[in-house]
Formats: sequence, structure tokens, C-alpha cells
Amino acid sequence: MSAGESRVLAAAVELFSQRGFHGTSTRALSEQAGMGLASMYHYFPSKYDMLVRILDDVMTGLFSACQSALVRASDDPADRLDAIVRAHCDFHTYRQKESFITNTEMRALTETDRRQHIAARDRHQRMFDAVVLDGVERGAFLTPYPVEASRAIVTMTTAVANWFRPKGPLSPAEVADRYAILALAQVEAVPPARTRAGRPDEKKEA
Amino acid sequence: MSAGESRVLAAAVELFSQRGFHGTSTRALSEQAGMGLASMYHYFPSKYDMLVRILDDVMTGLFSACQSALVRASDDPADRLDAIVRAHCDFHTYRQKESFITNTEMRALTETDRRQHIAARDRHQRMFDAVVLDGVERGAFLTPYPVEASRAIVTMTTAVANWFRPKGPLSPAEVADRYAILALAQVEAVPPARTRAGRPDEKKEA
Amino acid sequence: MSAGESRVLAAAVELFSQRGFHGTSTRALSEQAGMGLASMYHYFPSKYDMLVRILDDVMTGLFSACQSALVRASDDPADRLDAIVRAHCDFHTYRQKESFITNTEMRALTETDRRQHIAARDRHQRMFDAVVLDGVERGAFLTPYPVEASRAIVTMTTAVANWFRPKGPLSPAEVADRYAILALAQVEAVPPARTRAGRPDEKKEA
Amino acid sequence: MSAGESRVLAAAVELFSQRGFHGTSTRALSEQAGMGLASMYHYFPSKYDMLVRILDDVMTGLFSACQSALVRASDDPADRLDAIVRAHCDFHTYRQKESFITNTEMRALTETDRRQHIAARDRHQRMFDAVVLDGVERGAFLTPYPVEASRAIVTMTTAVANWFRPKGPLSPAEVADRYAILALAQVEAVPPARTRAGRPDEKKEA
DNA sequence: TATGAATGAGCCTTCATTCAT
DNA sequence: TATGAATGAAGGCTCATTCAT
Repeated sequence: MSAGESRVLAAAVELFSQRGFHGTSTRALSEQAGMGLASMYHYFPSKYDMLVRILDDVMTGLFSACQSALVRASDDPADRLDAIVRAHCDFHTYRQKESFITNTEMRALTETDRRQHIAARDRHQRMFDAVVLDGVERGAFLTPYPVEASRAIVTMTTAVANWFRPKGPLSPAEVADRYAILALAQVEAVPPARTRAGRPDEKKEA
Repeated sequence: MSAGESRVLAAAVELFSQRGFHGTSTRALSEQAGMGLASMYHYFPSKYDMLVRILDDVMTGLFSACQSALVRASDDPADRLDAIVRAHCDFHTYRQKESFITNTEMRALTETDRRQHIAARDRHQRMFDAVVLDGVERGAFLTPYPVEASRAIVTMTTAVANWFRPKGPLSPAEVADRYAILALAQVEAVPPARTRAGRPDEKKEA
Repeated sequence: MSAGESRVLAAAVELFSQRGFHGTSTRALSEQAGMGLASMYHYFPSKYDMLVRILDDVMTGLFSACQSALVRASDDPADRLDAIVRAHCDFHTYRQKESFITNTEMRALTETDRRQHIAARDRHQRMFDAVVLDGVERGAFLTPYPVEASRAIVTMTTAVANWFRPKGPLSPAEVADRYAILALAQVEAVPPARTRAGRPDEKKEA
Repeated sequence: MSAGESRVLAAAVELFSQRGFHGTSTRALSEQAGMGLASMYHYFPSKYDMLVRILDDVMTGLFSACQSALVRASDDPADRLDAIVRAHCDFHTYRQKESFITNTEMRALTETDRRQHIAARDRHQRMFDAVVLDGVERGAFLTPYPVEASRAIVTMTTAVANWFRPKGPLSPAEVADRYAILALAQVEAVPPARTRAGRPDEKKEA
């Protein structure tokens, strides 16, 4: 990756995360990148391609980070969940802006690109599902809602990119620690038998 | 609210949620609203004002929904958390599009409006914090990380607006049920004593 | 003239003089007139018609004011010039805003209307020319440039509408007094024999 | 000044003088300038800035033209007035359109810019005042109303831009000659003792 | 590699006017 | 007489992109 290319990419990450894709003009990008407007077009054929590049990088990085975390982890379900949650969390603190863009600008993609992106997200979600379901099968996790728990874990960890501040009270590692613990709590617990009044639309999956 | 006004607002909710604020043109809005472009300006002085109106309505509605849920709930901490999570969850399924806009378009606000909005979100988050911390004080919740748990609960429930599909497998009530259970699991559990290798940046709040 | 009509006309005089014809919106006019936007159209078929009405009134008023001043004046050339200059001057202080509009908004007229207006201005100018030329013929005025003097007198007096302030140091009558004197000075004087180097384009009327 | 810039400026001078600032659309300007609409914005950040530029250029040019005329003139009061009137007159014939815009579009300026512009006009007027008052002090001019005469001279000469036609009977130099003579006549003359009936509002400065 | 100049399409908004009530 | 609602056209300006240099 040439120096110019990475300057442009950094500018896009910065501005897309601050103002959104449609809220960022090419002029603003070129200023942020410290080059003339036309020069950017030597590195990317269009503004849109910068977005695609960022989202692709994020999904690729996220996937491989989680995968290699699992590879390094033991066979213990709790360990595996711990590992993948930490990896996911770290990614969203260390590469916060790119992650945030991924969370918010998916809709700027073309139909085709969006389908691809969603597919990648689904594959990613399924990595978490697999860990949780494996734990349930092996009796390590007791949650009656493994799929919902898995999704909740991914979304709450993804949201770290929305609120994390490097100068805040928690370091990335501390955030990861705590989110790993919260995640485990969700899957290990068995819900208390609780009587609650039925609600009008309690119909599906009953 | 006049008929025209609500048509415009509905159009804005629909398109802002699909394409984002900056990605929605006033022409598209007027077509969606079924009126001439200039006619919209009888109801809203600008596109921006539509956004502000939507975000204000969401924050107001969210706040009052959660507050009245707490009013109706018993004094039991688990009951109170259950109530507020359900209320929050319901809001994000029943008023999904508006909620989604709130999640994604905050950055389109002016500095002043954004500050106000963030203040409202903070007050809202503190409602959850208060419920969790109260449960911890009274010994009902054992989590060592009440603030993080509270934030995780809010964010994972907020994210419901991102993925929920009315035609999906779960009804809003079922989603609310399960998220209430997952939320409780996060605060009730005490983390297992677990030995883990320290990580390089474990420095803050140690 | 109905009450509504004169309110509209007063609003038009006020705003056209302040912001110009093209710089005044119908909405601003309706607010200034204290009525709804559509109501104005009961009194004038269009914004343009208000302008035409104002300019017509000015030209009519100006013409008759000057003419009746001449009727009342004696046969003495100096007296006649004095009378017409005072009348002209008074009109531009007492009906300052309308006069100012006439000075500046002629170009907003359609081709046809502009021709008519210019014809009226020319007739008006010729009233002054006649007074000056008569004085010259009768030996009362010595200026070698009666036509230029006449134009200069009209334009400098017309410009009174541009700078006169009712709260300024001079009353309308004082302005008229002095301008009458200045006008007489221009026509009565014979230029001193003055030797001056010729200038490159001294060609016409030589 | 780039070629594009002066093409835009020439277009603005042409159209603003014909139709006024508010009556000229940017599209019309771009056609007159022979370039695309967006291209104009390489040279001027807004239509308004073109106006400001024109008015600034006029005031600067007018000021320096009059000043250098005085520098070149002798010490004789009549000579000085002759020089400054000629310079002023020439400016309004040679740069007629810009001058005309200055006469008519001052009101399109923002409050701040207008104040600046008026200040410049006042300084300019005071140049004339100084010449006339100096002549009076030194006994060369006998007019009892030097300030009014000075203003009348400036306004009648300024109005040359309103009526002068290059193809008309008088060359710019001839106009300047005659206006210099008319101006001198105004200041040199002493008004005849004239008895006139008082008028109702003869109150101020009595 | 770099960029100043250029532009067609589109942006948000306001325009003068009409019409049903 | 009065006006709220509506609109097609036009307003000034910015957009992402191209191209000659």
C-alpha cells in the first residue's frame, strides 16, 4: 500500500466515522488527506471504493482475529467464548473508527455489495453461535436462548465502537475482560423460574 | 399534528432509516410523502428539522416508556430491571425505524443539538444504571461490573432496532422476554474465579 | 383606494425602496402589509403590478407638481426655474421612497412599460429644458450649455431622494431653497475664459 | 487576475448593471461568462462576492483617480475643482457600468459591508468638500452653501453613469468639460438677493 | 505523481402564484 | 374579504468526477 493510498484511507476512516459516507465530500477527504482533490483519484477510482475497501478490511480483519483467537484457545467452551469475545472487543477498541463505519454505513453499499457484506457478517455471527451452541451441547452453558445470547453478545460488543474513548476510564484490555465476563454470565446462567403475566402478542414459538 | 405533517414525518422516518439523513434528498422525501417538493416546507422549515423532530420524539418516548414501566413495577430489583428492559426492547421493536435513526444519525446534528441529545441519552442510561446499582446495593445483583453491565444491556437492547424483522421468528414480546432474561443473567451472576494470563496494557483501574 | 390596497402599496413602497423589487419577496410584502400572502392578490394581480403602479404614480405626481408650480410662477425665467426646482425637490423629499424606487427600479420594467416610463421621464426633462432655454433666449441665463445644465439640475435634484434624511440638519424647504439657488447659479453664470490643454478625444461637437 | 476571473467579473458587471444584483441569476452569469455554472465558483465563492469585488474596485478606483487628479492640479481652487470634477466625470463615463452598479446596488450589501462602503463614499465626498471649502476660505468661491454645492456636484456627476451613452452626442471629454464648468458655476456664484415668501416648515438652521 | 480547471447533475430551499374554502 | 395549503419553476450553490498539463 503506497503512502498516498494510506493517507487517503486514513482520511476516509476519519471523516466517514465522523460525518458518515454521504456527509463527507471528496473535497473534505482531499483536505484531510493533505493532497489535491484530483490526486485522490490516483489511489481510488471513487469515493465509494474507499468505503468498500474499509468495510472489506474490517470484515476480513474481524473474521481472522476471531478465528485465530479460537485457534489459540483451549477446547473448554468457556475459554473459547472468552477468547472470541476478547478478540471481538479488542478489534472494536483498537480499530474503533473503521468498526464504527461498518456499523453505520452498510446501507450506503450497492445492493450487490450489501448482500456480500451481510453474508460476511452472518458468517461471523455464526462463529459466535457455534461457540455458544457447542457449550450448550456439552452442558457447559445453560442458557435456554443460545442464539439470542450469541446475538446479544455480538451486538453489545460491537457497540463498544460507539462509546469507547481511549482516554476514558477503561483500557481496551479492561473492557475486553469485563465484556468477556458479561458474555459468559449470559450463557452460563439458567433463568430463574419466574411467573409473569402473559402479554397480548405472546404467540410465536410458544 | 396535521395530516400533511404526519405524512412528511412518516416519509422522513422511512427514508432516513433506509438511506440515512444525508443520503435522503428532499425530492425523494416529497415523493414518499406524496406531495410537491415545496409543500413539505409548509410543515417543516427544513430537512434538518425533520431529523431533530424524529430524534426528539424518540428520546421523549423512550424516556417516558421506561419511566412508566418503572412506576408500574414492584420494588423488587429483578422486577424493575425486567420492566425497564422490556419497555426499552418494546420501543425498539414497535418504533424500530425511528429508533434506528436515533442510533445512526446523531452525528448529523449540529453541535448544540448533539449536546442536548447526548445529555438526554445520558439521563436515559442513568435510569438503567440506577436500577442495576440499586440491585447491587440491596444484594440482589452480584455482578462486579454494574456500570458495564448496565451499558451492555442498553446497547444490546438498542441494537434490536438494527436486526429485528417483524416477519422474523420472534414476536416483539418474545424478544423482550428473552432480552429481559439475558439482562438479568448479566447482573445476577458472579463471575467464576478464573485464572488468566495478564495482558500487556492491564494498567488502568487495576 | 381601499384600505387593503393602500396597505399593500405602502408595504411595497417601503420594501422596494429598502431591498429593491427583485430583492423583495411576496411573503415579505404580505408581512409588511399585515395580511396573508394570498390576500394581497385581491388588490394587485401580481408583484409587478405594484411596481408599475408606484412608478406611474410618481411620474404622474412629479409631472403635475412641476406643471402647477410653473402655472403659479411669474413670467420671470429665474422665478420659473426657482419654482420648478422647488417643486421637484419637494417631491423627492416628501415622497422620497417612491422617488427612490423610480430612480432605481426602472430596469425591472418590461420592455413596453420601460419605453412608456422613459417617454414620461423625457417629457419631464423637457419641462426643465424649456424653462432653461427660455431663460437663455430671453437673455436671463448666460450658460453656454443649457441642455447639460438642465440635465444636471434634474439629476442632482432627483438624487435628493438618495440621501435626504427627515431627521437630518435640513428641512425639505431648506433643501429646496438651496437647490433652487444652486440651480440658478448653474444657468446664470457665464464660464470664465479658461485656457486648458486639449485632451485626446476632443472630437465631437467641436 | 486569471482569464476566467476577469470573464466572470465582466459578466457580472454587464448583467448586474442591466438587471440588478437580485435580478441576475448565477445561470445567466455563467452563460454570459461563457463557462459552466459550477466553474464560476472557482473564481468567486459566491455571487455576492462578485458584487463586493465590483463595488470595492469602483470605490478604490474612484478614490485614487480623484486623488491623483488633485495631486497633478495646481494650487488654484478653481483648478482643483476642475480637476477633481473631470476625474470623477471621466470615471463615470469610462467605467460606466461599474459606476452604475455602485449607484444602485449598495443596498444588496450586508450590514457590515454596507457600512464600510458608506464610509468609503463619505471619505470620497469629503475630498470634494475639502476642495470647495478651501476655495471658500480663500475667497475664490462665493457660494453660501459650500456643503450642499459639493454634494450636488458629486451627485450630478455620479448620475452621468445613469444617462451617458458612448454613441451619444458628447464624448466623455466633452461631458467632463461641461460638468467642470457647471460645477464651478455653482460654487463661484453668489446668490442674488431675492425676496421670497416664507414657507410653512422653514424652521431648521434658521 | 500531482493538480488547477472544468462541468453536468444534483443539492436544499424559496420563488410568485393559484385555488378551495 | 381572507387565507392555509399547494405547486412548478427557479433560485444559489456543491456534488463527484474528469482531463489536460
